[in-house]
Amino acid sequence: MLDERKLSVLRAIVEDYVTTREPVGSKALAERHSLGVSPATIRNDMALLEDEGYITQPHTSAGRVPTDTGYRLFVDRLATIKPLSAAERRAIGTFLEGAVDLDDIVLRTVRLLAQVTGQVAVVQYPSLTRSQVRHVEIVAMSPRRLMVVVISTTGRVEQRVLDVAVDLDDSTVAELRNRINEAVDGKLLSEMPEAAAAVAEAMPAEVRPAVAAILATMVESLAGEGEERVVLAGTANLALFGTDFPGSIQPVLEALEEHVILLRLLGEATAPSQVSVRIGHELPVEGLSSTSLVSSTYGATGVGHLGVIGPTRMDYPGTIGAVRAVAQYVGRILEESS
Amino acid sequence: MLDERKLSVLRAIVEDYVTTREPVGSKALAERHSLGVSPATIRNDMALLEDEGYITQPHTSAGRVPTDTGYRLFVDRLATIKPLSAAERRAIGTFLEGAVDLDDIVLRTVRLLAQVTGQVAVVQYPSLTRSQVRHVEIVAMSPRRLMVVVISTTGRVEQRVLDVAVDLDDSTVAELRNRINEAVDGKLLSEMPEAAAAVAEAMPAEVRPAVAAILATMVESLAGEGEERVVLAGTANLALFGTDFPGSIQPVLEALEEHVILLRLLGEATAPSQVSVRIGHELPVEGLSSTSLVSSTYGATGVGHLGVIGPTRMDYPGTIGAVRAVAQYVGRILEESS
DNA sequence: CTTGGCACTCAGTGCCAGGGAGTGCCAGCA
DNA sequence: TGCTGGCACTCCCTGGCACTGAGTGCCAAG
Repeated sequence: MLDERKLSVLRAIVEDYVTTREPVGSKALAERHSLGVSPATIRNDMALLEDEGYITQPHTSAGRVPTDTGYRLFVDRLATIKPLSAAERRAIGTFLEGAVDLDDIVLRTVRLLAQVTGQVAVVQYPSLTRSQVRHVEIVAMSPRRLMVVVISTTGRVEQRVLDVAVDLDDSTVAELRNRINEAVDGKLLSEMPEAAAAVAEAMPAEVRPAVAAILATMVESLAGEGEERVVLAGTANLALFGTDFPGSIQPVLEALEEHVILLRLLGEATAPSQVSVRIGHELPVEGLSSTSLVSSTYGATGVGHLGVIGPTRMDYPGTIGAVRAVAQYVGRILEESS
Repeated sequence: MLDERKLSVLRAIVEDYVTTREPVGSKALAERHSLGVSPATIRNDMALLEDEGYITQPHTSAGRVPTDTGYRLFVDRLATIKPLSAAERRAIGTFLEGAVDLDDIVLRTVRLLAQVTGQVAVVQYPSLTRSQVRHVEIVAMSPRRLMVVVISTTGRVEQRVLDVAVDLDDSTVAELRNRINEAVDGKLLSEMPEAAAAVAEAMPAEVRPAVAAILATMVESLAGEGEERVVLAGTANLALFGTDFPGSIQPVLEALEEHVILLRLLGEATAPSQVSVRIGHELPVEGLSSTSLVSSTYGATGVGHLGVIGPTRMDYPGTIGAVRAVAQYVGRILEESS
């Protein structure tokens, strides 16, 4: 149905439209690309591509513009991902090396990504549920009030204060701390429930219910969804693409403020450790229907997600390359610092 | 120099311009406001107001528009702050009551403020340096690695892990913890340096240098500037005012991403527990030269700042009223929950 | 000091014609 | 069957032009 040449035409249309920002016509296409055929032939191909829904024309006497499905085909079958230049890679490396703690790593990453791609960057903090536990600290602040602090290998530190129904003396707390650390050290946080249950079993009967309650609260509050965080950068870049959005960038900005939604979108990305691209209406969010999301997991265990949001008319090969490279570097940095 | 009527004319110009978004002329002014004089007289007054720099005309045959100094005069001498309606106050109250923890309070506050004013809201987390210390916890994670956790009365919890040069046994740590808590309980974090010094004095000589070092690091890292945080909401509202900004909202968005700058601006506000207004070029930030910042401290000890950023052509009376009201409510909520 | 009158300026609008880019269709050719 | 050149057609965009209306500054009179 679509022979080689028609695909080349589609590729050429996408590439030209991305760079010129203007509907591209048959003549210009024949000139700029060496397709070996005349404009008239290209016109025929374009008519067919339009029938198939890959391109469309804004008005009768204008050139063609790719549709969402056109971009999809381009990304899936036509694009060859641009690897970053050596200089770019070096710049990324040195920029990220300088980070002093986790907050700094995330901040630097998101700014870097925004700057490299010239679009809006989104970085999720390393997810606790996929992190390994490095250390658990339990402190009795008063007889019935405990503070639990969990430190992950990615450097995140989370604490909770919780009240318990029975008095726990210092030695019990100390024992609990030791047992918990022994049980969970190096485990994923998502494996903590079982480990916690085993710990509760081993404790003296009279405190067992209390201990179980503590552990339950702890696991639940630490592994809960509420703990996921994202950071944005480069929203100002949206204003530069103002003309790419029908009407206004207002709905886009609104959607970006809903971090919960962003987290969901990032989480929906398909294959781990591979760059996922979601184009226009493929994103199940009203305000983002004229944007695309290029995202990836990072870290060995897919501990977090990062990505870039921009107009559907974006430089997919370049963006994919950048996202992939940054994700790799961040993963490496996180491992080194753990 | 400026008699009563000229001031009334200025007030009328500001009010009309804010609502209509269009340069206002002498005739329209005479019709819409009962100034008791003819358009010709108003024209004379306007010419004078223009000489004095309070208003300006975009082009020869257009109406007048207030300048930054015009708004300044309006805010200082002409505006009567709109108190919020009873219904609005109730809505604010109930919306904020539902918050479960500090993060939630801040998030709700910033969204509320953005929604009520229809502009960009900025809320600073309660500053640690102005918070009182509720509890300090020191935990030996390993012989030479301590974790210090400080909990403030505003509900903020901050922790640091630090390495020390000498081994500290458990009893020393316990003693240190007790002494520190005794010394700093209820004090402002900014008063901690002296308290810490006293504690160090009282410790056994052999650990004194180590203890002093610990305390210094602790105070410094907790009270450092890096710990201040701000949260934004309503950036999408900027797009609605797109026409108010010369060229693009891009520089504004850029400035808003620099949280350090926002913190500085909030901190520069003059009188505590009073609403501060900074108009256009009064803000020492390039990108914000066509915006105004209406801000206030909140909490009894002025523990944090919050504010609203919008185009210089904003409804100052309404915005000031909203900021004041929200600041009061947040202060109250924080006290209740402490 | 205020007022009405008057001439002047100038942004904004509607209209129209011309240019240009692009398309679809068709007939001819390999 | 598929490619090509030619041709008529569509429609956006631009620039010129006249017109309108809001608004101003100035002046002479009350």
